[in-house]
Amino acid sequence: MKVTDFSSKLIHWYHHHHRDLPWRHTSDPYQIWLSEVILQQTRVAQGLPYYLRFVEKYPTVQAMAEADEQDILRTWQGLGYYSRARNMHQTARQIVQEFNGVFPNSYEQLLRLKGVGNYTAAAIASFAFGEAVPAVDGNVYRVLARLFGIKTDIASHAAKKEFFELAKTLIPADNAAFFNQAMIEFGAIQCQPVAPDCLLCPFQDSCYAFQNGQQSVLPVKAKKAKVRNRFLNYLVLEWNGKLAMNLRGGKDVWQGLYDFFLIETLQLPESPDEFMEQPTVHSWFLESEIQVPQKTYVHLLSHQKLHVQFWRLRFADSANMALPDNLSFFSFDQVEQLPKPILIDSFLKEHYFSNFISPN
DNA sequence: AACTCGGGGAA
DNA sequence: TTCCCAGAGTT
Repeated sequence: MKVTDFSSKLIHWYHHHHRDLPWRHTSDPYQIWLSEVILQQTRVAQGLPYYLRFVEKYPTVQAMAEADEQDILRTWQGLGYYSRARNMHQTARQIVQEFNGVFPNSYEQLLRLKGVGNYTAAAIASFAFGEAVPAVDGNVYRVLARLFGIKTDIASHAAKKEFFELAKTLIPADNAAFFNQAMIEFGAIQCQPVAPDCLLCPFQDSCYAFQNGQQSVLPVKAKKAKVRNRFLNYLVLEWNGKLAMNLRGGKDVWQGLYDFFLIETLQLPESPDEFMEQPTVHSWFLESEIQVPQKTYVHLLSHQKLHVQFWRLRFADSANMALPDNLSFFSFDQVEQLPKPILIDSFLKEHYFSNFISPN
């Protein structure tokens, strides 16, 4: 099939089948960037409400730049991959301060922004500025691998260049935005990972995977490593109607979010005796009213399986509480406003913020 | 090149 | 359970 036939067939398909999504009604690079960052490794259905919330709270890059990182993270709460939010905020400030609030308008310039990689730079460059650079995401990998029978492991470094170069030969210079949108949309709703809709596919005749029955084999993707088990023991310190919250830093998960005082162990602890090596913890257990864990929460991350228990320690109002670094007391109202991992948020809702539902 | 970083939906 | 989602940054 000729290249021009391919792109015109694809764009024809797009005009008939595409979804109506809010970020497709704007040419504002800020809103397009916002949508692309939210959608990184995130399904449209999951990201959509977040996009609407962000556009409403932060309608311009200036508005986002003026916001506190804590508010950005709180609005992002539940989307995961929180470095996306931190990088996004940092980039908003950079655009206001260094670029006078004007978005970079080329692929090369966009690539310099934190949190903007090859895919996102190409998406913004084509959607907002019409630049003919292919936006190659997971959908596009899949479509190209199947259509052209490419067996390179799409997780490999080599695949990135190979698929990008192939897409470059296909993208029409005068219709780049539609081409990119169409490739992504085609992968998302027609050439799906499982059970692609081949019987109604316009590329049936020329698709390598369909002709050879390889839809379930392509694209080739190396298996990911096994997840690591971790055992987290949280001490929930309650005092004077407040909770001690810990601001997470370092290189671990949930950077910039709040949890509780944490003791990580190599296995699920038999008894709290294992925590008593720390003098502070020892004294806490002596001085408080303790509610032992009722259950073990299992929380799955992409590379970790967390086994989590919560120990609730209630102290007398008159107790003299000295907290370690990064730990401070917050009222329940304040706690509700803090950005927190979903795990922590769920625990809080279950034990502290559970609303009484009236029978009426 | 391999690892790390969340949470959720679908089969 | 397993897969993977409009990927990017770090080592």
